[in-house]
Amino acid sequence: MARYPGTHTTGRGGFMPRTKRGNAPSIRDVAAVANVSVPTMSRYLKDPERVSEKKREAIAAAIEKLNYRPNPIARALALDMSESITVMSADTRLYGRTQTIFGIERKAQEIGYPITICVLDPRGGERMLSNVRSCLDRSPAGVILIDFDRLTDSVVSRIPASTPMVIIGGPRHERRAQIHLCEYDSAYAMTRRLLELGHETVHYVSVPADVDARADGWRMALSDAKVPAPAPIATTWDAEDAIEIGRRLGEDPSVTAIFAGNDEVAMGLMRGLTLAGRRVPDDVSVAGFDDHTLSKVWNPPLTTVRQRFSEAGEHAVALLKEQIDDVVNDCSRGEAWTVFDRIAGDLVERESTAPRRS
Amino acid sequence: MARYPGTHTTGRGGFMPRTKRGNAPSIRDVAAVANVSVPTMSRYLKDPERVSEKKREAIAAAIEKLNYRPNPIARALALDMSESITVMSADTRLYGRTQTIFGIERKAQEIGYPITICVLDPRGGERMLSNVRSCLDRSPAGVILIDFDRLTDSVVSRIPASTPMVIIGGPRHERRAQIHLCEYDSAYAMTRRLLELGHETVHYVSVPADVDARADGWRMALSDAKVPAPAPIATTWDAEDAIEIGRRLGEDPSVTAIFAGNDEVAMGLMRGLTLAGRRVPDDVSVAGFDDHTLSKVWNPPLTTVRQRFSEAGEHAVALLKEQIDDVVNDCSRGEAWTVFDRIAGDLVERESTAPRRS
DNA sequence: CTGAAAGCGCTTACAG
DNA sequence: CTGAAAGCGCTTACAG
Repeated sequence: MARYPGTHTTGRGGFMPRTKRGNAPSIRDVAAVANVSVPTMSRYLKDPERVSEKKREAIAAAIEKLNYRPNPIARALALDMSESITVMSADTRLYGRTQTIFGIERKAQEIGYPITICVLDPRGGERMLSNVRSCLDRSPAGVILIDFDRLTDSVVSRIPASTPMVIIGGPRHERRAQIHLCEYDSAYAMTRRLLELGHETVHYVSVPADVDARADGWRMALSDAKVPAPAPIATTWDAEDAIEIGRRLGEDPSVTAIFAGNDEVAMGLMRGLTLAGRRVPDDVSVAGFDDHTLSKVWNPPLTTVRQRFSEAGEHAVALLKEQIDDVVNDCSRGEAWTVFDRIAGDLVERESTAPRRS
Repeated sequence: MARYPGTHTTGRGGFMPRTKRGNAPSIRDVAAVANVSVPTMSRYLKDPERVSEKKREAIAAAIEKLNYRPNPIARALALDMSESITVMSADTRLYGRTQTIFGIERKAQEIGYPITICVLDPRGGERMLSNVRSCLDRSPAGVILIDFDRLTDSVVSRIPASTPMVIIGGPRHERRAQIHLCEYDSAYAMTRRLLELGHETVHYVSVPADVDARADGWRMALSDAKVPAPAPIATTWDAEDAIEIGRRLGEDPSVTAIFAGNDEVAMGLMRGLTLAGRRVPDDVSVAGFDDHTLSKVWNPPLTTVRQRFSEAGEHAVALLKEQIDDVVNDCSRGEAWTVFDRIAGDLVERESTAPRRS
């Protein structure tokens, strides 16, 4: 039933195609119809200019007639590089990642590269690396690493320097292309703003991360203002867990300003504060981070720092494409790929923060 | 610099590898070390039992020694089927889709299939189909279609019946594997529940969808209760747009119960209601749909119907895998793939709904 | 500008 | 059980 030697020359009629390509025309079929050789076809596909006008027309007609579409898999095998981008990320449900991936998808579609998702096993270690390896085995044209929780080091070192790659977020890597979200700066600014509103200090509730630039910005702003920093409170990615934290914080009348590691946590905190009988922002100000889609809809609307995730995703693809074109053209490999582009967030003050009640 | 004929037999030393595979060992290299033929290697890879014990050991040792990993691209070319799953979906940022994709990712990883995302162009038509085509050109082992806004028909008809596929959501398709989310039933139940709470009618705010099973369930529940149905109000996927709708609804003292097409819209409505000076649930009850991660954190926590998106995603992969195994084993192609599995949602009553104030 | 040849790394009848 | 051969659909030197 399946294909066997000779099958295609004798007309691959047979049964139903086993897969989508099935009996789609091959480059050889088109070459025959256009009366040119296969290599000429190949040249035409890569750059029509390399073929004489006459053949060009014949080929175009044949392609049209047979509705030919080159087989990307065969191409990938010959080139040892498939025309696709793989995105490596941990849990894709988290807001920032979803948005970033969306931006990547949009731009990738624009340049005609499909994207494949390589989920980094949250348990890390060997399991995560085996994921990475198996994605690399597919020879993607390039990889985009979303590194919002800094599991990067072990992954980055697995990716050959010759492989186009861009990292979004994470600690700085030498000789790699990277997009920096300036979280430290934003956190610093938000904290300072809260201080300006008259709050004596601001409490920080942190989201899981090995290295937390947001916490660092907060701490530094406090330190610069000569305000002692309360111990940061750690929570999970699950907003529900922040409710209890909010409630406890609400029981302490001295806390009047809380800065959360992300908007979802901020929302959980606000719920907890409400349960503790405290009003936002009258009794306590709450600020988040990210500008989640629902932040402006929250009750009250949440003050936060807007992160340009999807823009970062789009930019990552653009950067990656440059590198890919470089390797395709065999030029400047690896050398000039050191990039560190900033995509800064900005403060958006809504109604969840207010001057300290005197 | 690049590969040229003979390169691999003469030792492909040369420069840096151009891509990740670069100078990875091929099946031929391993065969040489193990002192067996390439076909024997191939047989071993597919099913070690088909090879004599002696060779089996030699091969295992050689694989280990060279750290050999088969090239999935070459395999895909030979088999005209790549070991990967492509997921087709419109805007992946929307809650249900993100969750579903997460489930797919988790299960796909378990069975060792990478997933590639094919974003369906929201503008539909030819643009969308060209996306589909180019994904199909990659010969995925199977496809999962997330059809939460019913753009399905034109896509489904493009996918050969011989291609393993499972559809999640959407209107029923003959002779296809499909997972049904029972939204009609859930919407019916929610509406009836609201009526039981004493509300004279329930208003419906609908999310964009060509065919809206949720609206149908709502309408039928009203009709069965002999309650006239108010005109449904259409909104967008953007929760912010629901604020204004909530405000307007809030100005009408006769509305005491609102059912939203999804949780995010419900949240927007609640915000609008608040702005209109109405309290939830004291003045008006609001129910959503989906059980968004933030629903239980909302102020007040949102009554909704919990949808098992990630479970649906996982089940889809399981169903797909069965089909894939069928085609790999050349059996029962296409015939027995008619499946219609239900994954029902369930009502979760939280604090945003209450008996009508007498 | 163009074609014949060889190669990419696998798989699958076929004939021992 | 196993190897030699041919094939999957492309690409790229090489030599006109």
